[in-house]
Amino acid sequence: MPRYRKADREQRLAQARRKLLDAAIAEFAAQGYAQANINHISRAAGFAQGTIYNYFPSKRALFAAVVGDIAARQRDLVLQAAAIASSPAARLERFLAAGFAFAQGFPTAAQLIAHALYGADPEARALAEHACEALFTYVEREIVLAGQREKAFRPIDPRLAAAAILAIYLGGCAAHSSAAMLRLNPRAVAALLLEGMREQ
Amino acid sequence: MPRYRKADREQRLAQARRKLLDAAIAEFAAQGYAQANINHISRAAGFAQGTIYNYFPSKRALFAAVVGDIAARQRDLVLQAAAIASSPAARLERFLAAGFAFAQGFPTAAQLIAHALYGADPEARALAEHACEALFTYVEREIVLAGQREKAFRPIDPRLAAAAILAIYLGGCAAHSSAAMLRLNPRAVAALLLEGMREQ
Amino acid sequence: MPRYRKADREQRLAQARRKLLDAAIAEFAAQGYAQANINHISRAAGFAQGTIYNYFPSKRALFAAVVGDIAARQRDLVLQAAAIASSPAARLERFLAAGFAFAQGFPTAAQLIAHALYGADPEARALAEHACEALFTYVEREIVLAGQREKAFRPIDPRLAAAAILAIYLGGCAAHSSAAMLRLNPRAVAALLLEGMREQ
Amino acid sequence: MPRYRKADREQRLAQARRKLLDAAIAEFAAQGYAQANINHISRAAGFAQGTIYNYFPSKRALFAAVVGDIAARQRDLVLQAAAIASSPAARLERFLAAGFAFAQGFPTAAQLIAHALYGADPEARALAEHACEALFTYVEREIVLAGQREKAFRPIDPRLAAAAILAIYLGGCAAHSSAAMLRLNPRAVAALLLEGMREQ
DNA sequence: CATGAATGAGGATTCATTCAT
DNA sequence: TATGAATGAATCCTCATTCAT
Repeated sequence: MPRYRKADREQRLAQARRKLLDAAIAEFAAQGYAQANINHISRAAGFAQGTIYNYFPSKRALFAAVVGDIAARQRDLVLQAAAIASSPAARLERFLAAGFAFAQGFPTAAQLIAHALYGADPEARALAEHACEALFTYVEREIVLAGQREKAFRPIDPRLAAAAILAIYLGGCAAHSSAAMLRLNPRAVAALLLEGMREQ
Repeated sequence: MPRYRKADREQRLAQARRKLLDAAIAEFAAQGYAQANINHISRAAGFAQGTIYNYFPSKRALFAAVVGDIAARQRDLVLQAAAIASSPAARLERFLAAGFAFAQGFPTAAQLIAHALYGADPEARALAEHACEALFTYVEREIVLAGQREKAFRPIDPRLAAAAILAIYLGGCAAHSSAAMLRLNPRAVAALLLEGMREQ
Repeated sequence: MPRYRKADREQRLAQARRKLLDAAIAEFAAQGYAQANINHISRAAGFAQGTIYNYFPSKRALFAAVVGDIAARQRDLVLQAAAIASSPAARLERFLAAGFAFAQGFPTAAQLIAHALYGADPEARALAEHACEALFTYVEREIVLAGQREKAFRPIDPRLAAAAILAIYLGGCAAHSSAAMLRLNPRAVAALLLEGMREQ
Repeated sequence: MPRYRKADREQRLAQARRKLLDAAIAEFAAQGYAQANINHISRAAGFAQGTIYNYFPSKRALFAAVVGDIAARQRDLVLQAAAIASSPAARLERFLAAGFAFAQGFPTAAQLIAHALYGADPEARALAEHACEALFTYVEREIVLAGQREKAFRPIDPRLAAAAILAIYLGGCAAHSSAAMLRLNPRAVAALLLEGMREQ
């Protein structure tokens, strides 16, 4: 059997897995974990009912894969976007802009992260928090502490500042993925965080 | 039947309703809407399986009542706490402090609000958002706009500022109700929002 | 509420449980544990699909209850029948006669014991063996050892003799519950065990 | 295609069939018919999932082949062992010894025969009974009737004696294949059947 | 013949809801 | 009003079997 055949097969499998993941993202975002229907997911991906079990051993495992997949995509996107900027203040703005853009571009994905982060499922929360830790660490080190090192920022508690930034980031993501909520302008939010509300 | 009997009866009913609501808060917070078990709730409140249906016509309606109840309690608590302060800046700090204290004092209630706000259930979301609107309006008018009117705050877009404050507020509430997350010091958060991170 | 109402209710529940057990005996005997269908059992007992779960928490538990029920009935019947006889030899005959009669009167029950005893399910086997232990002990003490004490029987290893008697008993039960196999005459079997095959 | 190629091929096929049968014996003995997994069997035999269907048309047919295979092996072994002895009494002892040894040497095989004989599957039972018939006939003719012809045994009903002997044989086999049950000494069992329990 | 992905019927279990008492 | 047994739709998961490669 020639080698390209094997590569073909692996590609088809990867495509099937991708289709299932995408269908699962949509279903989990729309219904939540508990209400999501595995059979619907499998059929929405273009397969028969049981086929999804050839790719994921259980609903839980599928959900974990989905959350991990999304979290990784978001993290990569956001961190890459932020890394381009040279100053901590610019990184903050780009960080927020990339996050809000992700939430607007993949509203279902953003909803899912919010579900996982604030839902009742401890495993889902752990997965989502793990994903957010990378963002938290980045904000703390490459934005807050970096700014303080350059004497551009005041010596505020960096963990607190990072937590506040992340809270706005996540709140903004949730807002952007929901039709009803206010869209936040990343530039204005960054300005607020940098300069504060108080008249000087 | 004499009138005082009727009052008695109404009081008993109100007490029963309260017990059911409290049991429901605990169950919904611990399990999420979909995994929560109505029969467990009824029994946890000290009644038999079906009794809850004498007070709430369906699981949905019970959840709505629970969310509405909690949201109202939180709103009243927070707004009362904030109203005491005389300056907008002080109100901001008290607002955050009362919210974080609520989340710490009633972690299940705070969790439930997060579930409702970020969960998959549109009805629950609507209820929670409605409750948050009151907070949003208060922040916008009595904190941001009031500060701007006094020339204490800069003329930032008040809706954006209110949204950012609320995002930090909600993020902080979620964090305070979860064991794993960072607790935010309301005074420090208020300072950050007022003064910003930038060295002046 | 008057007391007899409660007794009524308990009786109805016991009747329902009995109907479910009987339906389960029939189904398990006919299909084996793994092939038996819980929903069929519930409906065969005159209830809806899920009703059986108000009485037994799982298929396993139902099976255990069924095996325990049958084993106890068989044990009581057989031991009572044997106890009437005054001599060890007579007890042996009555023991076998009662066992074979039980197998003929309740062929499904006898089949079920055989399934449990020789099937692949370790839990079922443990239950059935536990039930057989009472029979084994009885045969060993009240038949073999009693006969040896009276100098009526030879000093054979009593455990071996009891095991052999039980093997014939169980083999006979299985044979009696199956249409295809030879029916054993308990008197003749007892004579064989007492006198042996050898010409003296 | 030259002839020796064909022989090669047939040998390979026979080997594959053998491997599949062996894996099936282990799985069926361990799990029972209904719980056994055909795909596991195929993989345990060193093949891919579907390959087993090139050798056996269905799970049923595989099970039938397995039962037939084992029953034939046991029958041949036992009958050969018994045939060496010259007297009926010696044949009885050798018959039991060979059976118990088979059960100890191939506990999975012995378990499987018990499953088949006492399980819910009529087809399996028929196969197993067919195999036992050969044993039954042998015991009846070459042990019981032969002993009676030689005037060594009493004129007991030969079918009853054979059935009793077979019951002890099968009970002993099941006991030997199960860790929990009493091991029977074939010499002592033979003595019991020949001399009886009664003091003379 | 071998492979293993795909199929989809089947079955244990849960639980919101009803209703007779 | 309170009770709790009964209901049955819904859903996760298994696995014998097929078939394109």
